[in-house]
Amino acid sequence: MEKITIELLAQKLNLSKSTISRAFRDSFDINPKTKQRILEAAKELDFEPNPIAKSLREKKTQRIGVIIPSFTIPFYAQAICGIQEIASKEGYSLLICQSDESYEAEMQNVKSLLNSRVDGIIMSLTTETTQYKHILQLHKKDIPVVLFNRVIDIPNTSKVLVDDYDSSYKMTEYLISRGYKNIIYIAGPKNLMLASTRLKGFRNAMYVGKIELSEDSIFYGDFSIESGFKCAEEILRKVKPDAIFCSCDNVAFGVIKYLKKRGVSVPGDIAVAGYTDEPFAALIDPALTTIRQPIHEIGETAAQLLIKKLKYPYSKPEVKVLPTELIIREST
Amino acid sequence: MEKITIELLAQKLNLSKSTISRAFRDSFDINPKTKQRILEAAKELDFEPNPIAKSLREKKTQRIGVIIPSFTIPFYAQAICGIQEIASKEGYSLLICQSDESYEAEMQNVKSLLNSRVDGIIMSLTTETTQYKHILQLHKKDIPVVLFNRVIDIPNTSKVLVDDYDSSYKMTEYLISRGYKNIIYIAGPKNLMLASTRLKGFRNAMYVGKIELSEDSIFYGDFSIESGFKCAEEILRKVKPDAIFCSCDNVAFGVIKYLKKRGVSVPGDIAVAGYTDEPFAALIDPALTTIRQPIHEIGETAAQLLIKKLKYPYSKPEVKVLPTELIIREST
DNA sequence: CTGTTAGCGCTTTCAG
DNA sequence: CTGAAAGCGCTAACAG
Repeated sequence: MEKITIELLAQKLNLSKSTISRAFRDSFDINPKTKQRILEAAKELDFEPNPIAKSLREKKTQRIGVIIPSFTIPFYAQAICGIQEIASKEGYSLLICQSDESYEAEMQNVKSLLNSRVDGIIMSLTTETTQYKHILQLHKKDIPVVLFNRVIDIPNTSKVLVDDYDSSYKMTEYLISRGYKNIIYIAGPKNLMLASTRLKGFRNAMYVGKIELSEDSIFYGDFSIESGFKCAEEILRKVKPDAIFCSCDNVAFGVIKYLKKRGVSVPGDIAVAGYTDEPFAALIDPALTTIRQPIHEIGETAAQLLIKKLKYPYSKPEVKVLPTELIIREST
Repeated sequence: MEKITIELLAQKLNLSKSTISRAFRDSFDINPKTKQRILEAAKELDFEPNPIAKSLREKKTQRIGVIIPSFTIPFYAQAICGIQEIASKEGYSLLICQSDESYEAEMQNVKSLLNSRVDGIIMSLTTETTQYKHILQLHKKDIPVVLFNRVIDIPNTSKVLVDDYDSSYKMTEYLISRGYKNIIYIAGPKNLMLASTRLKGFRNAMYVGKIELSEDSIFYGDFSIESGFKCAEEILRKVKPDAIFCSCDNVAFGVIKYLKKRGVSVPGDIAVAGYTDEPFAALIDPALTTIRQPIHEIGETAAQLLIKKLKYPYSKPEVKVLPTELIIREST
């Protein structure tokens, strides 16, 4: 099969390459009739300009790199859907990498995306990430970056967050209103902004609710089911709570799993609340009380922010905070 | 920052472009010392050859397209991990599309991957797909294709499957051995090979187990939780089973959800079995008896098959069948 | 409005 | 073993 190019099309239509090229861009510098003639011929021959050649010439790839901790965390699967939707609408394709919760891998990913010449990067950090040389390096190379969800405080960088303080506060307030007094909080990794913000929301709600809070009531985990399982074990060994507020659904799943194993009734003996509203939160028994984040929208927003920056390189970095919703189910 | 290219490096080292180029390929047509000198200088200057230019020249992109029904199906998230692992080890990057169970979108995806000049495509079909013009079109353009999991019978195409007949047979046999007599089967979409193969396994096991099987005992769903929910509703209206074997975990989740809602005890009144072993199968209450598929390995195998075909274009298409495992939990 | 020309950064003959 | 030159398919001045 003869490979068809702009040059060939030009010959067939007795025009020059440049004119053909113009027809395929938003150039108004072309006779509408000629343009139409070209577009029709192209459709007939099933021709589309070679994006590789275009990339080489323009030094733009129309490709966005995405770095997430893992595909298999449903939150990220959904977020990617949101990113994808906006990206493909705007003519960008996605190059997705997993950091697998390793800072090392995260840096490696940045490098490989850079080598793949992506136009910009959207990322959610690992639980290990505390430094941000790799992000600054991107700034220096003029590759726009948008951080979402798992974010650390890097100056001059766009971010998409949810209102973690508020939602954590709301949940705590709700738990208190249900009469729970001995509330344990399982916090996330200390390096992440979301973890400290959520913890702050919890603390303040306890303070306002006039419930004394000992530091022994705060445990730390990461975002895994196993971590929840282990925390629950530790909690039962040390204290006798009537409620456990986990700063992540997965952790809540792990906690419930352990409590069930030990024959502790949820919410009869101990209430459990989560954060994220993963798809399975509603399915599990008892259905999990949690905070719903607009996951899809988070992805969309991140993509929008990045593309905006790509189109207008001099626009200022933005921080978007999206609202959350308290979802009350059976576990509390 | 000065953009560094092969040309620049050549100047600095007082060599020609071609020599530099040679150093970065497997060319043995170069003095080892020169090569080393070049590689060192490159590392120092943080230079890597521009893959876009390389693609343009070689008409290869080192990119693999992947089309899956949805990111948010955990099965596919895991499969992609497997694909990714092999791909990146072999120097390929991934372009992932979702068909969202729409044949229309699937064809659109093929088109857009083609336009992105991927070297090959790995795909799992939608529940709607019955035709395969789009795949033949890929054959014609010499773009290798590997189908996995959801496959239809397309000649001359590599496929990665699990032993659906056998696993379905095993599960049915197991249910019979547990004393269940009135077993309902919820089959998958009729267009897919896996659905008919699984159904066949069920049928034969029932036959061998000497349990009479009426056509009213077979229901049809797709792969969604909702579909399971609806099927369960219909089943309870029509028949009084003691076990329901769902050809997909999601459907089983939906079934259990409905049964719980109606106060039917699982497995007390009705046993439920699934197929896939999604991560949540173990977490749900009661934990689901199911068939474990080597998901990660399925992805790896698909990628290996494709890359092999990419390296040796004249190699024959292959069909790989991977083994499964019966996982017995509480739901039966 | 259209054509000409000169590259983008790399690989690949073909000579030496 | 190394270099010179042509060209992959496209865009972007510049001239008309």
